Amino acid sequence: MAERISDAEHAVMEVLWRRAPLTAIEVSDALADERNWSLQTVKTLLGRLVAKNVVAHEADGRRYLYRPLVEREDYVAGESQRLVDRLFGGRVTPLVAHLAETQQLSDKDIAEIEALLKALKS
Amino acid sequence: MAERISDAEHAVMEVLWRRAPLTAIEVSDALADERNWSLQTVKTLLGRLVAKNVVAHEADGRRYLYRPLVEREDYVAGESQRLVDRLFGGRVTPLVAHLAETQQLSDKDIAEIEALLKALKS
DNA sequence: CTCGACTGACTACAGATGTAGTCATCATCT
DNA sequence: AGATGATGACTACATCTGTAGTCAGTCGAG
Repeated sequence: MAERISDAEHAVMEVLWRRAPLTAIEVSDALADERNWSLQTVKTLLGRLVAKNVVAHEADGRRYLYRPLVEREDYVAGESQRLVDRLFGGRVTPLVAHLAETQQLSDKDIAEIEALLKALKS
Repeated sequence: MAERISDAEHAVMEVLWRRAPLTAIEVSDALADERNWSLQTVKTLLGRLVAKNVVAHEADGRRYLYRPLVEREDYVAGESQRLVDRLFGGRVTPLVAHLAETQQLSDKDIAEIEALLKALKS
């Protein structure tokens, strides 16, 4: 049932995750710098997200307030999983290895991750 | 210039990355279990990949041999970067943190990553 | 009450994507 | 030489995506 969220839709979701509920206008304003969309475009995207059941819209007088129905956490988890599955055979270690090699990790980054791992090793 | 590769196209690329050059038929056969595509479908996807300049086709008698023009490494790097940018503000550390928490990393996994990081810390 | 502003609903449309059929051509078997 | 099979080229078509215009209803100002 977890409908796929397109790129443009994702931008809208990010706004709602940051602050919700919002009206269509508010969402549009929040996107003003990033994307150069007309209000109509934002409304269409909101409509599609509602149709996909990932955003709820409740009437507030004569306009709607939109709020996300899925947690950002869940979305991020899903997308990350997709990547890991598609490109790394479902294994996280190769991904981390890849990132470690490709990206310039500062010593601070490395220390941070090491600390994190240590914490996991209960 | 790096045209975007769709999901279905990616499946074809994986085959070519594993072994190349291949004919359309061979690619189709290699995909037989995973996806249930007709030969025509595979040919269309190959055609699109050629159009996108990520696959080369050279004549071999009266059929074509297809070979990838982009390295898997580069594709993986690009896609990973996209994810990191879209979901983690371009920072790798939060992604690793997320993965570490979400996935069940075995002690062996953790040890592996730790070793990797240690190697990086010149 | 009437008119305009605000807002959602509906419609549009080009390009991408997933999936596949049909046509033309060349090689080969008989 | 004609029939048959293999193979790429071209065409098709529904759906999804990105982007946006137009219509219609309602609330507030005059």
